[in-house]
Amino acid sequence: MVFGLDDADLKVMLIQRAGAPFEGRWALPGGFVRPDETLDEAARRELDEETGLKRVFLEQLYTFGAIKRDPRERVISVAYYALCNLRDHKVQAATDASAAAWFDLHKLPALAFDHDEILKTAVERLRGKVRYVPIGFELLPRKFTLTQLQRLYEKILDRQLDKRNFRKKVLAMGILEETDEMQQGVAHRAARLYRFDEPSYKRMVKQGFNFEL
Amino acid sequence: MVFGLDDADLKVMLIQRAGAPFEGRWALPGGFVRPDETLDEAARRELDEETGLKRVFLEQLYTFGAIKRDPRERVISVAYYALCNLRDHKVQAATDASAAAWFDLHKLPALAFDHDEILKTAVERLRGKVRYVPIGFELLPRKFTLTQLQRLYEKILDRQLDKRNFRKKVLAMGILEETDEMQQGVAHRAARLYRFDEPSYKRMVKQGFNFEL
DNA sequence: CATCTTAGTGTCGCACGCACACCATGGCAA
DNA sequence: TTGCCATGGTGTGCGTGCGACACTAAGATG
Repeated sequence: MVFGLDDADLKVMLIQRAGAPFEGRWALPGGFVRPDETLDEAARRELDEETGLKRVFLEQLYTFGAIKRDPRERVISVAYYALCNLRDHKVQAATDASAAAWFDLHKLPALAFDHDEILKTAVERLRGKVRYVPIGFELLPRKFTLTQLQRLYEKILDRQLDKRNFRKKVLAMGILEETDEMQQGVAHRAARLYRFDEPSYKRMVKQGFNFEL
Repeated sequence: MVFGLDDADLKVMLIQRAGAPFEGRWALPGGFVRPDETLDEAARRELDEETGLKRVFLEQLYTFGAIKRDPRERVISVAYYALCNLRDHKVQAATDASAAAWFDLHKLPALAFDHDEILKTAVERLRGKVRYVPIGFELLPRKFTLTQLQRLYEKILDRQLDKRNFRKKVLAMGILEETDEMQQGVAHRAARLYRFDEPSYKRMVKQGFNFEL
C-alpha cells in the first residue's frame, strides 16, 4: 500500500485491474517475489515499478494467508506499506497501462480480493504507530509548517487538536529544527518552515527519549 | 515461538534439531503450511503438535524472507508467538522424539538458522505490546496475586516497579476481579487471588478505555 | 486603508505519576 | 507459646505534564 498526503487529505493509491479475476475493480498494487530477492527487496521493486517511488518509508505490515484469497490458486501475500508526500515525489502511473489513482480513505470503492481487509489493517497500524513513532513526517515535504503537521495528525487520528498545546508539545520535544525560511505564495501571513531533525531524534531515542503525541 | 512463565522467569521453548542442517543446535519449533489450511491454522496445528498447547494466545509476529535463511532452499517463514503459563498448561515434549526444553531469555544458546533474529523481534514486540495491551495475563494462571503480576511486568520490562503505585494503578483500571480465595501453602502471610476480568475490559475498550502500564 | 486569513503566543487548574515507610498476617522453629 | 521472619497490604504529598481557553501579529488583496 502506498499512502500519500495531498495537501488536505490522506490518500491511498489503487490500480484498476486489467484482467480477470475482478476485472475493472480497484486493487492494491503488488506482485510476486522472485527467487533471488528478499521480501523487502521485492516490495521496493514493486513499489518502484508501479509508482516510480524510491527511497521512501517502507515497512512490512502483515501476512495474509487465507485459503481462497485468490480464486485462481493459493496465494500468500506479505503486505507492505509505504508513506510519501505527493509534493516531493511525483508519482507516475504504472507503466504497464493499468490505471492508477489516489483515493481518499473515506471514499473507497469496493476492492478486489481481500484488499479491503489488508487496507483496514494498514490504516489501523498507521493510526497506532503514528502516535509513538515519528513516521508522520514521511508524509510531509522536507520542510513544513507546524500547521501542516497538525493537520496531518488530525487527519490520521481523526480528531481535532488544540493549536497551542500541539505546538508547545511538539516544539518541546526538540526534534524539530527551525529553518529561516517562510512559506511562499500564500494569501495571508506566511508561516515559518521547520524540518524534522532525524539525527538528534535518533540520539535522543538512544538516551531513552519516548516520542509520543 | 512459545513463551512461558515459570514462577520466576520468562522462558522460551526450543527444540534440538535431530538432523542436518544445524544438527544438534537448538531452534524454534515450526513446520510447513499445508495447502488446505490458513497461516493461523498452521501455526495452531504446529503449536499443538510440538507442545500439546491448545487455546492459548497466539499472534502473527513478522515474516522473514532473507534468501539464504535455510541453506537447503528458499524458505519464507511467517513467525507466530504464543503465550502460556507453565502451571495451567502442562507442556509435553514434542512427540517426534526431538528434545524440547525451556530456556531463560537471558541464557540462550546459539540458535539454528536466523532464529536469533526472529526471537529478538518477538521479545521486542512482547515488550512493546505488554504495556498497552493486557496480554501479560496470558502468562499467569487464571487466578494470581498482585505480586505475581508485578513480578511478571518487572521481568518483561526489565526494571523494578514500586509496589504501592503498581497496585494502585492496576486496581484503579477496574479490569481485575477480586476473588475470595487466598494463596495456599506459602510460609508467610497469604496473598489474595485476583482474576483478569476480560468481559469488563472489552466493554471498557469499546468506550475508549486505554490500558497502559 | 480596510478587510480577511492564518500565524503565533501564555496561564491556570487538575489529574496523574512517582517517591517513599510502616503495620498486618501467618507459618515455622526454638 | 513465643519470637522471628517473610511477604502482604496500605496513603500522602509533591511536581509535572495535559488540556482548556482568546487575543494580537503579520502579510496579502481589493
